Amino acid sequence: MRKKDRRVERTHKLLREALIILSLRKGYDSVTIQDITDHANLGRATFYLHYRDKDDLLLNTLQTIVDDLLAVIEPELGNVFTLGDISPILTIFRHAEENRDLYRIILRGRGAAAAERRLREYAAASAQSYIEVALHGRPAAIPVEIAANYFAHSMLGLIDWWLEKGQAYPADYMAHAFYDLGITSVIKTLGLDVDIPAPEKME
Amino acid sequence: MRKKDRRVERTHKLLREALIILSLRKGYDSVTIQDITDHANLGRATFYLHYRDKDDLLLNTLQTIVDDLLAVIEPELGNVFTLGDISPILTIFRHAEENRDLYRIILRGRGAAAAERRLREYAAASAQSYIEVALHGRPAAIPVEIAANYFAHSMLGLIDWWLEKGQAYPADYMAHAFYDLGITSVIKTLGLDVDIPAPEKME
Amino acid sequence: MRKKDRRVERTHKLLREALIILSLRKGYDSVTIQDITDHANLGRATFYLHYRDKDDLLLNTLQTIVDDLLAVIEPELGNVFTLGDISPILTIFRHAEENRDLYRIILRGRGAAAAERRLREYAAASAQSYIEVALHGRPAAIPVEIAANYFAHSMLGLIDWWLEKGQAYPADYMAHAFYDLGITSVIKTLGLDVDIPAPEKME
Amino acid sequence: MRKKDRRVERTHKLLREALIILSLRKGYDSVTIQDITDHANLGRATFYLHYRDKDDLLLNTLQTIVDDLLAVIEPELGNVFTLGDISPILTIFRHAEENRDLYRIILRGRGAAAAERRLREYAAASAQSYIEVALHGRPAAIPVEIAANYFAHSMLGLIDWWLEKGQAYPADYMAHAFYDLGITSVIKTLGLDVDIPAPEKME
DNA sequence: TCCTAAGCGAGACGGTACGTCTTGTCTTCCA
DNA sequence: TGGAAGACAAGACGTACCGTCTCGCTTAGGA
Repeated sequence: MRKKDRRVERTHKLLREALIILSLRKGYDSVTIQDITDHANLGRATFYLHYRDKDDLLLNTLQTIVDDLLAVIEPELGNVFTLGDISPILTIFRHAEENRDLYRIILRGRGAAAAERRLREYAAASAQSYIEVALHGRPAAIPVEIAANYFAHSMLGLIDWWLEKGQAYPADYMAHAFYDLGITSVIKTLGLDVDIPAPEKME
Repeated sequence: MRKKDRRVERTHKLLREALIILSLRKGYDSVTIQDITDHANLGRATFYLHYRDKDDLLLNTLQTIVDDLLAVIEPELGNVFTLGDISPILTIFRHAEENRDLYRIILRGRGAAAAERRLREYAAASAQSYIEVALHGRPAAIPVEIAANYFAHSMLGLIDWWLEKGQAYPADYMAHAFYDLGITSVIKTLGLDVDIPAPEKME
Repeated sequence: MRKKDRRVERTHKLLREALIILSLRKGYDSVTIQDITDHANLGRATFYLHYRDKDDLLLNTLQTIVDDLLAVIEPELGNVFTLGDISPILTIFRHAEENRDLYRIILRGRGAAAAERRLREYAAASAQSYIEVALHGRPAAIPVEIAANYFAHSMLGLIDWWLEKGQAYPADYMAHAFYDLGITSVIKTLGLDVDIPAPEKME
Repeated sequence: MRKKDRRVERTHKLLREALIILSLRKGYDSVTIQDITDHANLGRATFYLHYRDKDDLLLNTLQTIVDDLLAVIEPELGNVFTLGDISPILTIFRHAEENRDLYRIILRGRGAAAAERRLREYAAASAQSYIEVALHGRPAAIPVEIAANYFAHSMLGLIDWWLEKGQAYPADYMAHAFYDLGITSVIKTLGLDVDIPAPEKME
C-alpha cells in the first residue's frame, strides 16, 4: 500500500486554520475561497482538490472538533452516568471555551447554517438517547423529543450568547448556571425521580 | 405632506410575499433578487428603489410581524403581569403558529442570519426587562442577563424545532411544555418567590 | 418599438478593435478575454453579453469585412463579368491591403482556425459559382470544384504570404502576378476559350 | 555510457499515435495532454519527460514524415530534374495520400498552426531553391519568391482540400490536375523556356 | 546475478483562463 | 414621474488544463 502523502494533512490543517481566522475577522460568509487559499499560501485550485466548497471545509472542521469532544465525554457518560450528574455539562462548557473560535463561527449564524444545523441536530439526538437510557422504558410525562430539543437548543443558545459576550463568566460558572436553569427542570418535568445534588454555592 | 402612492404599498407587499414563498420553496439564500422580482412581476431595478438588499426586505418583514405580536402581548404584560403567568407564553406560541412561514425562514438559519440575530436579541432584551421589573430591585441569585438569554434562546430554539417538525403538537401544548421546562426553573433559579400555578394536566 | 441602445454599437466596436490590436501584438490565441475587455475598458462579464467566445467575436468581425468586400465586388462581377477580367482580382488585393490587420490574423493560422476555414470555404464557393456561370453549361476539362479550390487556396495563400512579408510589393503588382500565375492557367485548363488580355508590362 | 532504454522509443511511438488518433477524433486542439497519455496508457508526467508540449510532439511527428518524404524525393530531384517534370509532384501527392491522417491534422488548421506554418515555409523554401537552380542565374520575369510561395501554397491548399473531401479523386489524377493548373503557368510566367510535356489525356 | 540508475505512475501543487452567476448602479424610454 | 428594460462593472464561483515537482515502484542493462 502506498503511503499517503504527508503534504495532504498539512494542507488540510492550513485550510482549516485559515477558515477560522478569516471567519472571525470578517464573518464566515464574506470569506472567499481565494481569501482562504491566500492566507494558507496555497493555490485556489488546490482548495478544490480537497473540499467541494466552503461549507464542506467547515463541516469537516466541525467533525474533527466533535470527535474530539466525544473522545472526552463518551467515557464519562458511559460509566457512572445519571441524568443529574453535572460533570458532562462542565466538560461541554470547558470544551466550548477551549474551541471558542470555532463554536462562535458555527453558532453565530451568518451563513454557517449547515454546520449549525448539524451541530444542533447532533446535540438533540445525543440528549434524546441519554434520556431514553435514563428512563429504562418508563413512560415520561412529556414526549422525550420535546425535552431533548429543549435541552439541546437551550444549552447551545446559552453557549452562543456566553461566547459572543467574550466569556464574561468562567466556564464552570456557566455550567452550573445552566445546570440549575435547565437540567433540574428537565428532569422534573419528565417525571424522573433522580437524585439531584443541591445547587452549589456560587459567588 | 404628499399622500404616499398606493402603488408603493402594493409593491412592498408583493415583494414580501414573493420572498416568503420563494424562501420556503428553495431556501432563503438561494433566492435571488431576480427571482423575487420575477415572481412579483416587477423589474429588478425596482427592488432597489425600495430596499437596499434581500436582508433589508426580510428585516422589514420581520418588523411588521414583531409589531403585530407586540400589539397583542404588550397590554397583557402591562396589566396583570407576574412572571409566573403562562398567558404571554401561550400568545407567543400561537403567534408563531399563525406566522409559521416567516418564523421558519428566520429561525431555520440558512442565511437569514441578520434577522435571526435581531429576533434573538430582541427576545432576550424583552425578557431581561420584564425580569428586572419583576425583581423590583431585589438581588437575583444569578445574573439576570444569563437567565434572560437562557429564556430567550430556549424558547426560540423550541419554537424552531416545533415548526420545523410540522407542528406535531398544538401550540397550547407546546406553550405548557415550555412553561414547565423553562419558566419555573428560571423563576426558582433567580430566587424569585412568585406564585407558580400547578402544572395543568395535559393528555 | 424600443430604440436600440446606442451604447451597444460602441461596445461592439471597442471589442472588435481590441481583439485586432491585441492579436497582432501577441497572437490571436494568446489573447485572453480579460485582455480584450481591459483594453476596451469594459468588464469581463460584458463580453459575454455580446459574444459567446473569442471565436464568435472574430467571426462577427470577419463578417463585417466580407460584407464590405462584397458591397464593392458584387456590382463589378455582376455586370460585365468575364473570367479573364482582372479587375475583381485588383479589388480583392486592394481590400486585403486596406484591412491587412484582420486578414493577417485570420490567414496566419495560430488558432483563428474557424474564421480561416470559413473564409476559405467562402472564397472557394464563390469561385465555383462564377466559373459555372462562365461555363454556361458547357463541360469542363477537369472538375470545376478542383479548379475552384485551387483558385481560392492559391489566392489566399499568396495574400497571406504577401501580407506577412510586410507588403513588399504593391497590391496592384501582386494582383497582376497572381493573374498571370493562376487565372490564365485555370482558364486554359478548364478548356475555356475566353479572351485573355495580354499580360501588361510590369517593371 | 549507458545504452538508451528501448522503452523510450516505444513511448514516443505510443504518444505520436495517440496524438494522431485523438486529433482526428476530436480536433487537434481539443486534445489534452491527459487524453494523450490516457490513450497511450502512460502517466501524464511522463509526457513531459519527452516533449515540452503538444506542439512539440506534433512538430517531431511532422519531422519524421518530412524526412520520410525527402528520402524518396531527393534522389529524384537531384538526378534528372527539370522544372517541367511531373514525377516529383506525383510523389508528393502519393505521399500525402499515404500519410493522410497527419497531413489533415496539420493542414486543416484548428490549432496545429506551428506545424502548418513550418510545413508551408519548408515547401516554399524548397520550391524557391529548385527554381533558382533551374534559372542558372538568368533573370526571372517576376520575383522568384512570389512564384515559389504561389506554388507552395497552392499545392498545399489543394492537398488540404482533396484530403478533407475524402480523396474523391486518385492521387495521380490530382497530381496531373495540379500540374496543369499550376506548374505550367509558373514556368511560363517566370519566363522559363523549358520543355513542357503536352498534358496527358485523363478520363 | 546483482544493483543501480533510468523510466515511469501517481498525484499534490501553483497558476491561469474559462464561462456563469449575482449584485448593485445607472441610463434610457414608456405610460 | 415611477417603473420596465437592460447595459454595465465588479467579483466570486467551480472547472479544466497546464507545467512542475516529489515520491516510490519497476526494470533493463552494465558490473
